[in-house]
Amino acid sequence: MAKADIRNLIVEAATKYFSRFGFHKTTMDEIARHIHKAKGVLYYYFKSKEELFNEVLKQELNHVKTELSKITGSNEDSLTMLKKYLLARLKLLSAAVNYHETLKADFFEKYDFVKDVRDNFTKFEHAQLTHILTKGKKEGYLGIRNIQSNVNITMMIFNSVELPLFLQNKFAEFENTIEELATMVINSLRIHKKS
Amino acid sequence: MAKADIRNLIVEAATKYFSRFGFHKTTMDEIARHIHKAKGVLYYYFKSKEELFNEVLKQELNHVKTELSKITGSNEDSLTMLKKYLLARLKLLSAAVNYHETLKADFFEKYDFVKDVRDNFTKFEHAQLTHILTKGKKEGYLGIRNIQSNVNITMMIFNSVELPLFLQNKFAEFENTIEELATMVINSLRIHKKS
DNA sequence: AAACTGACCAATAAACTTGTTTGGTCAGAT
DNA sequence: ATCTGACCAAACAAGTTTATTGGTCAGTTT
Repeated sequence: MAKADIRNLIVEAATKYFSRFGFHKTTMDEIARHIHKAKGVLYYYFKSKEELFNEVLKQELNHVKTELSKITGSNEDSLTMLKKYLLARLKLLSAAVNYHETLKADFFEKYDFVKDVRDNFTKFEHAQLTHILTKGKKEGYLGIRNIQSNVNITMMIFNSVELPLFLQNKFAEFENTIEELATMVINSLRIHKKS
Repeated sequence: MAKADIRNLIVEAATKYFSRFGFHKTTMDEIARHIHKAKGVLYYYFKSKEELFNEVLKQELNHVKTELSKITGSNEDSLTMLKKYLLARLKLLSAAVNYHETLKADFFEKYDFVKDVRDNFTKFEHAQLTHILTKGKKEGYLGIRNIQSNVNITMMIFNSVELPLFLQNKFAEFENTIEELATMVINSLRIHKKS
């Protein structure tokens, strides 16, 4: 079996356990047992438990990035694209349970070691939104003066909404409102009449 | 000394301690000592520690309500009123430390006993925003189809933003963005051109 | 040499024990 | 009617012991 295969097997098993039990309640031994290997082998492929979790988180977010890139890479008009992006984003992230754990942990503990992966995702999103808004300005749908400013505020809103949505489990409560939220964000960026 | 006076004295002292140390780290005995009475007398005026905290929280939110009512009761135009309301709301709530504690507690513990006071505030806000948006529609500034729906989404956004703002202490980080957030909310409600 | 094992250790966490604090009560004082 | 302070059960904090787990490594297998 090739080296990369074993590595993938480990990440696959780790994903299962981290997703179900979280970082702290998952032990390296049970991940190893799941692939019928001794614990030590995990340390042959990964420097530490944290590095392994990092890899799991990275793949989880890579999946989100891939899906979102399909939307921003399509040839929809900017308004449709923005709406699809925002709705897809929430749906994809609501399934990213390890990402949630780091979000939640941010509140009381420190998961410093995942900072890089999360920063990477933030940068990715910033680029995607910048692309959509620039496109919208060019197409004349969006009345934007300062693109960066609008990107930041949009990201702030969506990051804020994540907390009650994913951590307080208010997803069900807010589900009907999500679509309206997306509409509202779009409206706020559209060209509007002078008062 | 009249009965109400002693009660007020208790609430006043309780506010001091709860604000400084929070619910759990404040003892009934220190509140009593602060007003030179025996602990037992607190239970003559209040059924329990929880009820006393409830009273403190209620007064704290009453202050917020009073200030916000001044804004909604003024004769500003709806756009100005909405912006002032949103900015004042954040400023007032950022000073309401006992309210924060219950917000934060919602995350890991249960402060069920403050549910009524918080529900009351939610209802109040709902009424205020309904008033402003109705006014805006009448004045022709706001292009609103379904007022209730827009009220809900506005409240969702502001409730969501409270968490990172007050609990993760990102107030400083976001301070410059708050004004833009308010502007964005207003823009999203304004009449916009058809695409 | 590369991949893997499993006994081993230090460190953390869980379980238990003990001592202290505190919310709440109440019989009686003012 | 208002207030006191001793009292108690329950919750909490501190300290101690036991169990678990992340990580290492000398040695084995492929």
